[in-house]
Amino acid sequence: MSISSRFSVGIHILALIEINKSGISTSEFLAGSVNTNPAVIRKIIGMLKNAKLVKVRPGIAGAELAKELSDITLFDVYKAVNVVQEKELFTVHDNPNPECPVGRHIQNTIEPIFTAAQLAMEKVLRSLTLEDVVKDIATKEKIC
Amino acid sequence: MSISSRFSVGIHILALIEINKSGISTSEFLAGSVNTNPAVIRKIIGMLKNAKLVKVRPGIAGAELAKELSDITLFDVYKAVNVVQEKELFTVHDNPNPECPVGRHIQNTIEPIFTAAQLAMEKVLRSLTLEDVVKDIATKEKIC
DNA sequence: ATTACATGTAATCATGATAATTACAAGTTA
DNA sequence: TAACTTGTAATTATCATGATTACATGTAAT
Repeated sequence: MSISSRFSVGIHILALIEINKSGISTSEFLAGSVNTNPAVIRKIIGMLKNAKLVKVRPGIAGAELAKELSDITLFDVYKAVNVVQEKELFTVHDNPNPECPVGRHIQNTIEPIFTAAQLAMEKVLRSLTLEDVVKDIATKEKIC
Repeated sequence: MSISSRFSVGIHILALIEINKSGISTSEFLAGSVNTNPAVIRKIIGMLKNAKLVKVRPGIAGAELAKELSDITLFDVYKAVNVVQEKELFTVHDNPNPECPVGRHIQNTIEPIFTAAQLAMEKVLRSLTLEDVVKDIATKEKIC
């Protein structure tokens, strides 16, 4: 299993909107960079819009960031594109046998552990912003 | 997306083998506690065996732990049941456009971030052993 | 107002993973 | 030999993903 690429595509989209801020970032333009279908981009942009990370309007070409780059964490993007639900990174099997000591308690024992692991992962995402991403891209671009 | 329940089932199996150590833990017995099909249990036990966490032999009823409880971390189980590959918790979209500054660098920029997030999650799993799980179950059992 | 073009969104499709189930070969013990 | 177990493959239903097509809706320029 793997977390949907909607997350990496969401980051790509936002970074490109920023880098292309002097131009107009249509879904077709963004799709050309991501290398996918414009409808896929519009779907993801719709999610970013619901999360108030981006401004887009029907009929008007182009998407813009709704916040400062440094105010958008990767966790914000992650939540926006809905790739992992709260406490559901891991699946705990359901209906274990309540007649058995292990079956009776396994869910309650495991759940906080899985939640802690998920939160540790998400903490890393909270610690980074799109500004970090864009700066890194800019650095790599200079070197090349 | 969610990580396969093979992981929680694997933990369940190992904990139950320990708690039932005076008895014989056949795949049918374990399946009764997990509440699934014995063939599912045998599949997972096969993975735990490959990882040398468990001893089982064809034709001979029952599985036994191959290590001390405190020597089996949840990370060991997680790797054994193969639920997430190294560096592949997240998916990075492929074939971004190399003609675009963002498309050109996004993969190299994102990859270490995703890896760091995954490692943070896995660090939590490394910090806990089956002994912790079994002790927690025992405590809960006393309270009830 | 008509034309051209953009976004929003639903429907369809192929693909791949999961988990349950069935079936049976092969090993073990009484 | 009979009864039982593990090992494993094949089949199935279900679900998420991502690509694609289609079209309604919205905007702007002429």
